[in-house]
Amino acid sequence: MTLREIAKRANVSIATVSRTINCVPNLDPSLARRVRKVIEQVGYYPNTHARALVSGRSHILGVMVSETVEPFFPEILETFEKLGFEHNYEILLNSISRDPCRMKVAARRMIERRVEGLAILSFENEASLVDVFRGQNLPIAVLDQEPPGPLLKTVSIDYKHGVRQAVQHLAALGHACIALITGPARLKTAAARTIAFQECMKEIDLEIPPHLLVEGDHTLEAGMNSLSVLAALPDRPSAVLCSNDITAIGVMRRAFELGLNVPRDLSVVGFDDNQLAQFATPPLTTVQMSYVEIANAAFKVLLKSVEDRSNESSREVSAIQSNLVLRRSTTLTGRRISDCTPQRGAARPVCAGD
Amino acid sequence: MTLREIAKRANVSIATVSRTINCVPNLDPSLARRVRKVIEQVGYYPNTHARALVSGRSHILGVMVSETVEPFFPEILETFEKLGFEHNYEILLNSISRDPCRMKVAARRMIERRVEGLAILSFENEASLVDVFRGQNLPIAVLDQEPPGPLLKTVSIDYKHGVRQAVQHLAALGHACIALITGPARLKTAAARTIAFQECMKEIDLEIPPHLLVEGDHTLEAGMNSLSVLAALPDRPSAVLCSNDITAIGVMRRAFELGLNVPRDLSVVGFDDNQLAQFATPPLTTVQMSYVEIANAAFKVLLKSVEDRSNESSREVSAIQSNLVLRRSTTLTGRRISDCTPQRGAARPVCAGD
DNA sequence: ATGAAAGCGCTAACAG
DNA sequence: CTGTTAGCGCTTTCAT
Repeated sequence: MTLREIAKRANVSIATVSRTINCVPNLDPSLARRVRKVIEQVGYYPNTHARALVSGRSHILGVMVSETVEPFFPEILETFEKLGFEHNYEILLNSISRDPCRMKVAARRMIERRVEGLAILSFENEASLVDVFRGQNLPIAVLDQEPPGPLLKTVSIDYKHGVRQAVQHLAALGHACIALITGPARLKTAAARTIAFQECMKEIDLEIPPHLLVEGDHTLEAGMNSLSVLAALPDRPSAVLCSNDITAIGVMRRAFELGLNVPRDLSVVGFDDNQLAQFATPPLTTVQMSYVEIANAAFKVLLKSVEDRSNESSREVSAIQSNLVLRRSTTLTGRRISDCTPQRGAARPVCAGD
Repeated sequence: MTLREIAKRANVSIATVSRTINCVPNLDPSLARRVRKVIEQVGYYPNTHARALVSGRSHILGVMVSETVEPFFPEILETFEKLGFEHNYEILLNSISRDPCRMKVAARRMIERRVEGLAILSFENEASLVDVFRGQNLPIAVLDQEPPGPLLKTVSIDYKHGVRQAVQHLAALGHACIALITGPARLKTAAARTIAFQECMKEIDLEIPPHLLVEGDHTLEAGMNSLSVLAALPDRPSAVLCSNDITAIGVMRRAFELGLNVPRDLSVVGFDDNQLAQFATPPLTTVQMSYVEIANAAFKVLLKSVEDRSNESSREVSAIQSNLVLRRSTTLTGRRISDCTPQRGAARPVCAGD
């Protein structure tokens, strides 16, 4: 069933049918009605490929998601799908793989489908991926990265906002000896969290002895092992901030095994607020980073870039906040502050500027 | 950059370029090499829309996922994406919504993109959705549903296999008084689980007093509330099978609140084996249904239907097994069997045929 | 306001 | 083995 066929049956030209479908103004209403009736009757669906071919617009947006953000796949995808639906775009999805060859093919396929824009949702450095799309004149949206060109937009995340809340929350509960279990160093996001932690501790004049900063890798095992070493310390911390929720769950599990009660003997704070957090025992206090918001921002920035091709020069940056969500894995420390590390000064409830 | 342009630069006809791209045999290797070099140099990407238009094949598969299967979104999607990639198909995703109007639009858009096949991944009855695609001559794959036509393929799930393992596992641990918290009745999958439970209990001659069969709705709250009523019973069950993992987590949470130790005082078995199960405390014994396998089967059956348009008459049915995965939420009952319900006979370790 | 006609970039006869 | 050509289904001038 084609335009031509509809035109024949409605006894008009194919141009008229096309105009009817595209709701072009200045159409004889009676003709339009006739056409619409035929379309309805015969169950005609315009061919997107033909439209894309002649109009040069595919109405497709590409999304590449790295494994790093895997736990948030659903949120991200649903957001893109929903927004795409609302704005009449189709979403083409691809996972970012470590295999450069596979990546090349994936990129090639996106280009062949003539995606009009691309969101790269990853916390690693995907410069090589971005490179593949060079010369395609494609708007791209990425996470946490300086925008080097007019076609590269960034969604940046304010880790410090949530980390500050976490640190000050713990400090207010009497914790002075706060450990951090980091994520793998190659992740931009993990590095940023560590720095935010250090800065926020400094803001309230709390020290971080080097051995309280232990490197993890965002796995359950890392959380468990890290707690083992922390628990064995002479100046065992009374609170632990973890670079993600899985790590925090690992900490809680090992704490349980060690006979440590969370939160009574140890306060634990996670990061991400993934689904596990609320179902953990006890439910995990964690720094939430809304992936829905991130995906939202990425889509918006991308859409804008796609639609206003004129406005290409504006260096769009969209910022997302992180926030502490309080649950049951933190409480007042049982120990006096002085039991722990010598203080350089009293904790001030300050919120120094960034 | 188009075929024509490449042809001009390589000083050959566009047909030769097309043949090179499509790896048609019987091509002068030197010409082919020349063409490939130009393509490489200028960074040419064939236009999928033009190809689809002329070939009549879009190489796109549609997937519709209902909220019901939401926790397994990632598995399902990754599987489809991976298989699609391997077989050179693009995946177009849509969530199934309760809004019929939105659904119409979603279906329309899939048809307009000329998807070559459609997988409907839902445990509810999506007959109305299937109807929209009637007359499109589209191969469709669905879950747990009788195939009414040659274009409708089914992936069916053997719930009983895993439920039997669960029931007999509990029986072997000395539990005779086993409760079931069901899911919402409108879900085909929940109903099937309930029936499987009843049949498997009967197989080993165990009774299910009506009050031990409590209706839930697959939420945490349902699990918590259901346990409250079960715990208040004079003949409180020593084991509970839940229609999904969230419910089981709810049961464990309420058990904890009630001072009941899982598994010592109460054995709990879930269903699904979603990510929560392994991270629960204690890690949850559950009947696993691999959504990866389901998605795999759905894709395969769909692909086959798409590729062999000849073989349309075969009523393809693909069956997936469920299986018990043992973790730490079940153990020997502390109570004697006779403390509970009067037995009609000794439990036989039988595995009666279906 | 409507129609005729020229392509969009590609594949697949068909001819040579 | 290669080139020429006729469309695939649609949008969009350009006439009318």
